[in-house]
Amino acid sequence: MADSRSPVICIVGPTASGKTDAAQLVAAAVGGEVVSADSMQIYRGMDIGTGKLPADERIVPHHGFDLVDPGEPYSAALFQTFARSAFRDIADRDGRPVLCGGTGLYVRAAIDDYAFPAGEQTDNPVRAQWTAFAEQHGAQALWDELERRDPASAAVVHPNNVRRVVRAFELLAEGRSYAEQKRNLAAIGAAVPTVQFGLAVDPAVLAARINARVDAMVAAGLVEEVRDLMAAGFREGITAPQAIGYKEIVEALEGRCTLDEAVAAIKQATRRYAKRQRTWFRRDERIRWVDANAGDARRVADQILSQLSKEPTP
RNA sequence: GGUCGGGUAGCUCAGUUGGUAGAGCAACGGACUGAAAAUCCGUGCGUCGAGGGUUCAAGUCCCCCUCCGACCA
Repeated sequence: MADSRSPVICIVGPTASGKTDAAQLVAAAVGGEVVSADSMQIYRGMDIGTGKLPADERIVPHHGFDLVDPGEPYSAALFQTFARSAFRDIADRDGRPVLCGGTGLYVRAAIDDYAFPAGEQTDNPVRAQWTAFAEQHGAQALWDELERRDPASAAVVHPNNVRRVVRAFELLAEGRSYAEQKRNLAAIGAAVPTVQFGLAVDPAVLAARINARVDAMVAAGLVEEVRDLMAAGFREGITAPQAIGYKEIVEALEGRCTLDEAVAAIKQATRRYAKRQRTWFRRDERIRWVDANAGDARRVADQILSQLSKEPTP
């Protein structure tokens, strides 16, 4: 059985690469439990569109699903706390954590030494203030203001990237500097011992798989799921309504496009998302890439397991 | 058969009074520490439907052919 010092097995990759199935097969084989690192699967009620593994298909315990309601704010820092304690709990049970996710930031927050100093995180008045400023005076004016107060940070953020300029203001309000944080980024190492695997799928193959998956989601009742969420005030949320597969269906349900157009938009947005994920994970040299083109979860899991068996166990 | 529109980047289209073409979207590449399925940055030689003509010079004018659409027969 795995002892508590065994490294966390980490499985990453773009959407539709087959992480979910492979991860639980690996977990089952090593006596482990899956921890999902996915910024949208944390929301209750968002099941079909986020590709959440249905409860009756789970063969090992899963964590990281349904942590909050769609209206509630969340953050990478909260996920870090959650993931670290999940790792600990699983190890205490003599299990082995299998972190599985496509949200790069959440994965890194979970396993790397990202420091999120204590303080207000989600319901941030500073964020609200500067976001309003940007809306009123424009992105350039916001950036100019940052340049006046923290030129070093302004220098490393593009004026159009309002989101990040605002973040620099937030840090400034806490007496920290975005520039300095960015400078130290490269030096950040692991906080949790891990073995990382990435599922590699050729873009063309992945695109076909994405298309099929989106059609399957619609067939499985995605539209009804969105309708239910809307009735429950889903649109009041900050992050949840931005989820791919949800925002497009909302457009259709509110009559701004047809369902067919919405479905096409979902496929396209998913493809673009997969590309961003590829870019994110590609540069992490710790990741060992596994060929997942065949779409055979068993085989992917076996490849991972065989590599794991070569790992020196402490 | 006739008249009028239109055939320009993968798609939708701009292209002033002729000076060898440019936007949006897509695609591709990249960034990313508290919203990250978010946010942002970078990359545009394409037989300007085919052929001929006028001109120093034609996507842009003329002729002819062809394809698509609308209307008239």
